[in-house]
Amino acid sequence: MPVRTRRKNPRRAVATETAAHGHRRTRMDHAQELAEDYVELIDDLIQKCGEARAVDIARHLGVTHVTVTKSIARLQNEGLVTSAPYRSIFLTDKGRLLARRARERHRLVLDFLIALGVPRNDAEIDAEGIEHHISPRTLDAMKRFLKR
Amino acid sequence: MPVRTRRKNPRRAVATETAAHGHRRTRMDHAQELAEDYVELIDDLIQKCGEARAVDIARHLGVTHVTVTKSIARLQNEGLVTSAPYRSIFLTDKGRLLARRARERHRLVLDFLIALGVPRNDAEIDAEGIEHHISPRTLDAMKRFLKR
DNA sequence: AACAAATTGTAGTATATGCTATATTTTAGC
DNA sequence: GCTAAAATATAGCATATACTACAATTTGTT
Ligand SMILES: [Mn+2]
Ligand SMILES: [Mn+2]
Ligand SMILES: [Mn+2]
Ligand SMILES: [Mn+2]
Repeated sequence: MPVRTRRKNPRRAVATETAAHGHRRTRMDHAQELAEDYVELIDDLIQKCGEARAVDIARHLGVTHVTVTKSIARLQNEGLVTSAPYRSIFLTDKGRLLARRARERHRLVLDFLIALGVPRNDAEIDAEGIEHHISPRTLDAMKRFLKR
Repeated sequence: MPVRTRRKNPRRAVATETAAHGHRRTRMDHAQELAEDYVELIDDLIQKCGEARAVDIARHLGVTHVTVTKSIARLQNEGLVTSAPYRSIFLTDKGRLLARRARERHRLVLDFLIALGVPRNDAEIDAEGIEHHISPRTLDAMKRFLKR
């Protein structure tokens, strides 16, 4: 067990505001990323299957249908999707827009990782998490790398 | 409003298990990332200030000290830190190990983004989120890029 | 049309992370 | 040593995301 010394000299606040920035941004990214994954997947399902059903979303995300139902309710409140009881899920214009932007960024991140030399399987898994923390500046840098 | 058609032909389950993989991994990463950020910061504070106090952690992360207290309780349950009432926070051996690994990875991701041409400010913010979704394979690829 | 299977809804629960407001304790300055 | 400020603790609350268990509805097949 470590010795517990009492503090003696209150050090002046080390530059914290800048550090807090990054963490705040990450927390905001996380609040947004479920929405991005959902609308991207819903858009995919509609194109591939003709419609997006809760059960398919659940299987794709690896969660139960109950979790999907609750999340969809949140997305509906935010104006990203529409849904009616016992019916499949649709994207609003706003949702479709977010889906397209999310997919583009996702694809670019994936292509970038592969171009960097990451094995496809690992690249796919990592991209699923990384994609939500990419600022426009970093996206630009990845684009430049792909064009090199 | 979109037309709500009833489903006609239940499509066979599109390959879902592989897709679910990435999402499951991302959720696991998120469960781990608060721990990583905390122990890394605590290690920093101990080195720079001699000790890690809840109020400093709070300022660095941009949350209230109450949030820090609760999170520290969780980390203590997981054996990463020790704490006593009205005393500063210490890392266990396990916590120190995680902190060192997290910092190394964090630094590498940051260096990589900068080398890629991302402005330092954006790189610092993005790295804070990205670092937690980097598999060993991707880390290797980044190392190779830095050595190129 | 009736039945079984699939799908969706609902109730109740759990955990993690965040907050404000207030009480307590420690620290620092006099 | 007192006292005020700083730090920490505690109570109460809110939200997001996840689950199991069970009820209701829809769909596909006989
Ligand atoms: Mn994703
Ligand atoms: Mn870090
Ligand atoms: Mn981080
Ligand atoms: Mn993340």
